[in-house]
Amino acid sequence: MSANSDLTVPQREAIELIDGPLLVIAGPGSGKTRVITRRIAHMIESGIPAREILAITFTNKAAKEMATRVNDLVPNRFVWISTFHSFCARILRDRAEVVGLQSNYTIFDTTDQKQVIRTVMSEMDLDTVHFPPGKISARISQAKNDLISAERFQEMHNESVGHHLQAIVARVYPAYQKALLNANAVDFDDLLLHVVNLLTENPEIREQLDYRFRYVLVDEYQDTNSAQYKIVSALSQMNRNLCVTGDPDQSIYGWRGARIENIMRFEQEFPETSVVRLEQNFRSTKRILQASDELISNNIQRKHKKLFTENPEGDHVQLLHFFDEKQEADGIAEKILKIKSEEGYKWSDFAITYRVNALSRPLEFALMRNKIPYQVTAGVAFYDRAEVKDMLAYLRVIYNPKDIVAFHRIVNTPKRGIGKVSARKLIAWANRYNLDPLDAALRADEITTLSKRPKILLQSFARMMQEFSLTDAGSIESLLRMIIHRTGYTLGMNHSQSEQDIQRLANVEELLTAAKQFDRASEDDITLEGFLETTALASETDKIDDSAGTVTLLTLHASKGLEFPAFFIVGVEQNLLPHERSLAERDPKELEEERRLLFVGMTRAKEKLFLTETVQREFRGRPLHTITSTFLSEIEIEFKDLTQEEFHLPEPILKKKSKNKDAQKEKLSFLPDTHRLTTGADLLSGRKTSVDIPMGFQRGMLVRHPKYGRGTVVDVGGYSKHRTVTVDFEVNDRSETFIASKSHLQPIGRG
DNA sequence: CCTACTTCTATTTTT
DNA sequence: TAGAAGTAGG
Repeated sequence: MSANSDLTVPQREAIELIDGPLLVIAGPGSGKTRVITRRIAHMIESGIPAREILAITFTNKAAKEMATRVNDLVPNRFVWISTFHSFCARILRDRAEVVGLQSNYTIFDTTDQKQVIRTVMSEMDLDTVHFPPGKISARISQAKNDLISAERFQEMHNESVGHHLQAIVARVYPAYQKALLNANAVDFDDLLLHVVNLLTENPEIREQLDYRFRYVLVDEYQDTNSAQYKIVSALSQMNRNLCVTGDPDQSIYGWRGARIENIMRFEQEFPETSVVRLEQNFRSTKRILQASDELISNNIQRKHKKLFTENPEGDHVQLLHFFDEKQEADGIAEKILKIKSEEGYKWSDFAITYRVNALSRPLEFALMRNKIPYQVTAGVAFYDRAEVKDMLAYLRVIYNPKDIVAFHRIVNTPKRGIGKVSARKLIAWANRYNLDPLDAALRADEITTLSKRPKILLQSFARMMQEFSLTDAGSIESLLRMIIHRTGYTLGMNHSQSEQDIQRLANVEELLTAAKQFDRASEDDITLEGFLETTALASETDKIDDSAGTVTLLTLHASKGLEFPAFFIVGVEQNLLPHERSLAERDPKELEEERRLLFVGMTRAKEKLFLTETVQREFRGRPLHTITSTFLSEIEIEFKDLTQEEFHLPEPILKKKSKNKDAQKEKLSFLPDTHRLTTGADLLSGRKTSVDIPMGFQRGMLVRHPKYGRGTVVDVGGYSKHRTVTVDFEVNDRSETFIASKSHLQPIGRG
């Protein structure tokens, strides 16, 4: 391959220094991903066997992108590129017994976790009202991130008796761990923690893996927590070919246990390390970069870095000053329209970001009113939706019969007359004789505490479950279909008119599609393990779709790693950015993280960057007077007072005061003509294309349905992907409600 | 078992 | 304000 002549000197260094530890401090927009992928390619070309290389990222998206790009450079070599969590999941499968698990363990998500904690707490007679399971599980997770075991935690808090939160946590934590082990399950944190224990307590295993992965790369190293640090370091003892890339100035997950010190201390941990700084920015204009640099210079805890760019000067960074959030939203919408028409920008060139999700609402309404297509990254994650979780719970029980959370979920879903009391009696009995729930259910007639009817019901449930097997079904999809059919799961929903049921049915459909795609992708190696692992570790942020042709709305956190030609940061105000919680803590470190968050945001912008603030903003229902953000005094920014500006709304939609539902719905019908949506199936397959959904339905519109023929739209409800359309058909006065995105309705004119 | 009412709380969320 | 989660009552 030709020399890396298209690269800068430091970039070349970062690619070519393969042996020994290497720290790459990569500023925003410095071509980091490019460097990492080229580096891997270069390693392979220099004769390093691909299987000795391990590359770790934080998100599925990043892993997938890296894998694709490496494959483009050096096709068909197997380099292990994955997230921390799926790497650990894999390692753990092979050595589960070492930590007391079986290899068919299941991964509990946060909902499952809370469920376990709730049960554990009620067994211990602890008050779940005053001590919400969510809070407890957050504390436990925090402890785990810091490598504090249940026993350690107990020792640390054995003085704080009584009913302090810590004392409660100290009691719940060990019981929770025991329950997990009992269910042959792990939570997200355990995935890492078990591997840490595996490596620190078993020198031979550590050596074996250290030897196997002679070259280790870790991306976004500033976001590693203590557990991840331990894992990485354990794999780099004998073979100290560890390359970490990251930027301390972009560490914004401290609240989740990320330890910025990991990257700050890297040079001390590996004294022989080389350090490369990628300081040239290829993304932003000079003015954007300069303002960002000014801001971040106010942080004390950081590694010095001199950002520069050869890009043009560009426009001034602007601070748009509005009266309130409503005017702000309209002003932004108008700005987008103006830039688009005057300077030829595309919808997808724009992003609007904010500190908290709650700020997205007025923005969404303004975009709707102005018929600007947009995508928002919020809402219930696909794999969190009840129907999807139900279906997956069946698979989980089949795969791991000890999965008690999944068992509880399905034992009476759909309703089959097995109430809470019967289930609890069953589990108590099963525990006494050390049986799996289903085996116990099979022998229900031996359970003396149960009366006749529950005995029969439990037995027939257990027998039904025995019928389900992947081998017989042949594929995940047909196994799921079998379950749906045999349990009658969708019976109630099939002919229902209610929006909710239609949505639920659509969710089931979507899961089937996801399963089908998994089956296809796995060819002859379809396993429940694979499917369950993918679904457990899939995340909703993977779905940000840059090819959607829409404006993107997202939190500042979610914007990390992305870039947009025109970028808005909304609500740069004291108590919002910096967030009030960071100020209340009085910890300068917290403030610095907020500053880094703004820095991350600002450096997403390629050409145009706008920050906004208001005079007053509605907060929890009350309009609140705004205070200028301390960060604004730290940067040079052009101030635009728009408080007197009137933004003409395209249509006077809300003339009548809208307390009634109809008016609300009317408001929602001003949606972009088409809206693109990423489905659960896309999410799973990592497919980038998304489905085109006709969204422009309005009351009175004439439509055609392939099955029911011509009809008139009589109602529309919901919005975005939940949008529904009710149609009165001409034949036999039939009326049906559809999910806009799922229906095959075609507009054929105005009524 | 479902629903309607009350009460409480309120970031960010790579997995 | 709005959403969740818990409680009472049918």
